[in-house]
Amino acid sequence: MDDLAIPKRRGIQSVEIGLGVLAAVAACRGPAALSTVAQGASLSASQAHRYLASLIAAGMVKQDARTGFYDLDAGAIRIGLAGLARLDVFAGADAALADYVRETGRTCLVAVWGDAGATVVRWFAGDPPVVTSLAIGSVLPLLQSATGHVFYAFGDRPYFDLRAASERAASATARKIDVEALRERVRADLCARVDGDLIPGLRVVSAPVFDLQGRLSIVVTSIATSARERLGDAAAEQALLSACRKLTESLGGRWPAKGR
Amino acid sequence: MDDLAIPKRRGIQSVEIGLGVLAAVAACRGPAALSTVAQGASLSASQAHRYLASLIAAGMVKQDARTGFYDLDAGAIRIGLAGLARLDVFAGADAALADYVRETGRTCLVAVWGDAGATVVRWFAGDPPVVTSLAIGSVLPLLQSATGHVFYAFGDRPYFDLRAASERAASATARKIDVEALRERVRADLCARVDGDLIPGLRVVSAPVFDLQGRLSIVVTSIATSARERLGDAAAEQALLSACRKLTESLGGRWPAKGR
DNA sequence: CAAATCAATTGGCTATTATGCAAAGGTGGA
DNA sequence: TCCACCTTTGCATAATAGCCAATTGATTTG
Repeated sequence: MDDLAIPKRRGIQSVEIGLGVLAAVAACRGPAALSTVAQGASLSASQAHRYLASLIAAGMVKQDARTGFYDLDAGAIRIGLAGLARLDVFAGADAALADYVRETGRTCLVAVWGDAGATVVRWFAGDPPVVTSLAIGSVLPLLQSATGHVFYAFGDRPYFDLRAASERAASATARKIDVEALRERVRADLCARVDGDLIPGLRVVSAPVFDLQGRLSIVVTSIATSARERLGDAAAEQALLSACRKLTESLGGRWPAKGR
Repeated sequence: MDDLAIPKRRGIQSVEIGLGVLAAVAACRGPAALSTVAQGASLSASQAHRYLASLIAAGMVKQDARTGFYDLDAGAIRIGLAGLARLDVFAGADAALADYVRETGRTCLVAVWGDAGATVVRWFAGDPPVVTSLAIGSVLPLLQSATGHVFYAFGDRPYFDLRAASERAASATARKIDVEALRERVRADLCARVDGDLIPGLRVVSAPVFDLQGRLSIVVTSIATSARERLGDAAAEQALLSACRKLTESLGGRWPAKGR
């Protein structure tokens, strides 16, 4: 064990290495072999194995009995959700969206941006419950979902252009999209609409919530089924924008002027 | 440092302690003082301080410069979102139910709620294969199948009451069912049983799997033929409940207390 | 069918590191 | 200003993580 740098507060280095291993597991797309994790954490296989044994014991990582591959376990999710719940946005969003659903009868969901993409972290079931394959933890595409469009339009330009490029490389449908026009339109409307593109028969509107630094914080998406809802699409969209605006303002953020 | 002489896989104990500290931080409502965290992790203040220093260095925890209080940082959320994005009920269900079938020899199936009703989406053939008209894509009735009963008992009340009403309108048999008692019984038992109601000669048990918002996610149903199985009905029911509980927990959800 | 190859896991010795105590450094209250 | 409490830091010592090599296990090749 060597120490090269001293300018640090004294800690427990095993913990830092262990969290490095955890991060290496998280950085893999899915279940990963020991050697992959070891390489990702810059450790020998035997070392990584010891660390993984403890991560498993702590419930942060699990190992598939059949393949021997390692992957994140529920403990990691618990910690992450606990962290999310402390963001001010969520305290406000839970209340505001419960109201929105009660008034409009529409199902809505909250997504945040994670390494994997736009990740659904909350789901508020509307009156006629929406039937979809979407659930908490689902990752939505950047260019083929209203939620993704909002992230793209209001997110950090260079980063999201990169992500968009890789999605375009993988999908012929995504290649047909004029991302520049998309960006302009969403920024002008302060919301994104998608009609049955991702999931046939569902009409969807997404709107942004900004934090007090003016950066995109969460994206709220409202889903309409083909059945009649209490409010028409236009009214529901206005209600959604109004809810997101109030949320933004309650966080100390400024709501952008419409039509820019 | 003491070892309790438990034959455990050798790991890095500092990592386990460190994750205990992280869990202690997560367990606090919000920002917490060193002494609070130390107590939560059963450590001395100086020990906890060392561990927290490393958690901070790893970006999992942050310390408010003014108050000195500790709280979860973005790294925790990052890892959690990575875990969330990998949540896949079906992947987990496939593994858990393959085990269940191997142990009990019983055929089982997985159903989700679709527009048409409870829809079979997975089928695991048991040792004496069950001969029935059921197949993937089959839709099960709400009031005349164990699977349907679980959806009714744990699903969204107003919506399923509507569906139940229309089924009662169409079926004389369904009209005879006391849905209120049904709901209570299923919720108390955490499972539903049906003996030969839908398909004569088949004994069936269904149990719910919940997602991390506590909502019904999928329903797993185990089918016993009249032939002897390796396990008796009671044991198989316990095994099914246990499998569903594990599945629920692997999704980050909490299993309801029995007998409510 | 046997041998070989590769990855995952485990055992043992040594130097490094975590531990526990106690004292120093800060902060807020009386 | 002094006191009290909580947090942070030094230091000696014993426990622990690191490294290397051996074992196990699974999969492929001759």
